[in-house]
Amino acid sequence: MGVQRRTKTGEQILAAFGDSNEALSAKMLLSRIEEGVNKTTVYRMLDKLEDDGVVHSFSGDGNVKYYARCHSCSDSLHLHSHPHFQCVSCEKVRCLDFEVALATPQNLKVTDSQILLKGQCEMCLA
Amino acid sequence: MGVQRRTKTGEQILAAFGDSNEALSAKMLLSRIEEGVNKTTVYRMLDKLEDDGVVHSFSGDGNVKYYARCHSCSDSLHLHSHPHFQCVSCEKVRCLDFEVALATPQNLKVTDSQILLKGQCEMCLA
DNA sequence: TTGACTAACGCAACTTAGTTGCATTAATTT
DNA sequence: AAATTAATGCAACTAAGTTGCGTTAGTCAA
Repeated sequence: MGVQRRTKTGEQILAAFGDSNEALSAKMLLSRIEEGVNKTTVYRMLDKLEDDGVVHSFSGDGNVKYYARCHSCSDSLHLHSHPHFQCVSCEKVRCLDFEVALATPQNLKVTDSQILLKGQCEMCLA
Repeated sequence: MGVQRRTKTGEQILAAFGDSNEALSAKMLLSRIEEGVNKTTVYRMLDKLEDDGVVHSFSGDGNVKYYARCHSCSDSLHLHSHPHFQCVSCEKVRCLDFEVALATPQNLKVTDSQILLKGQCEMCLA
């Protein structure tokens, strides 16, 4: 079940994401939320937001789960076939705003896909 | 630094992979190795094999690291732009034997990519 | 073949991400 | 304002992976 009530934690998490396409880990979120919110609460709220399709998640470097706002997906259809990019220098992770059409192999039924690109972002290259 | 000596652990790990394109987690490897090999030893050997380009790794479901033999890459060039597939029913993970050409976004320097597809494999669909 | 060198090993203790149970707090509804 | 229960905080836990250190065992040279 998703979010039922409007709470401080939910608002702070959404405020931390803002309108950007940046992806954040639970740890990064916790450090961005000024007031003392428990990590359990953050994990649970993220689960609910994901249930509601407000955020999506994927596995980044070091087997850490990252969360980002859903921008490109409609309410009914959640296709997260856009790549995610992680900068090895500044460690920032974000959604790239183009879709990738992957050939689905015969004999397999693909229901989900994750694409993670690693390298250096424009800030760190400059 | 990679593997320096020929040891029982190294041989057992490579034997566990065999010639297949199946990807295994450290936990799965430990259960496949009959004789008592310590998990630390397995993790360290996998690191060395990866250094040598004998295996490659990627993040699978549940933020668990999976390892697989390198088949498609040459000694000098390690491009792991083939997708990995994880079956949500039988949990098996494997390398798919085709390469994916990803458009590299401008302003970014991409040095590594990981593609994970999830769904049902041919065995579980039948 | 033996001895020296050190890579590889086993063990225990640790770190970090994420989860669970339970009692308490606070958002919503009547 | 009272009742209901979603959301929270805390502590304790799990699971993946790492680190330090003393021991074992490949490898190589004498």
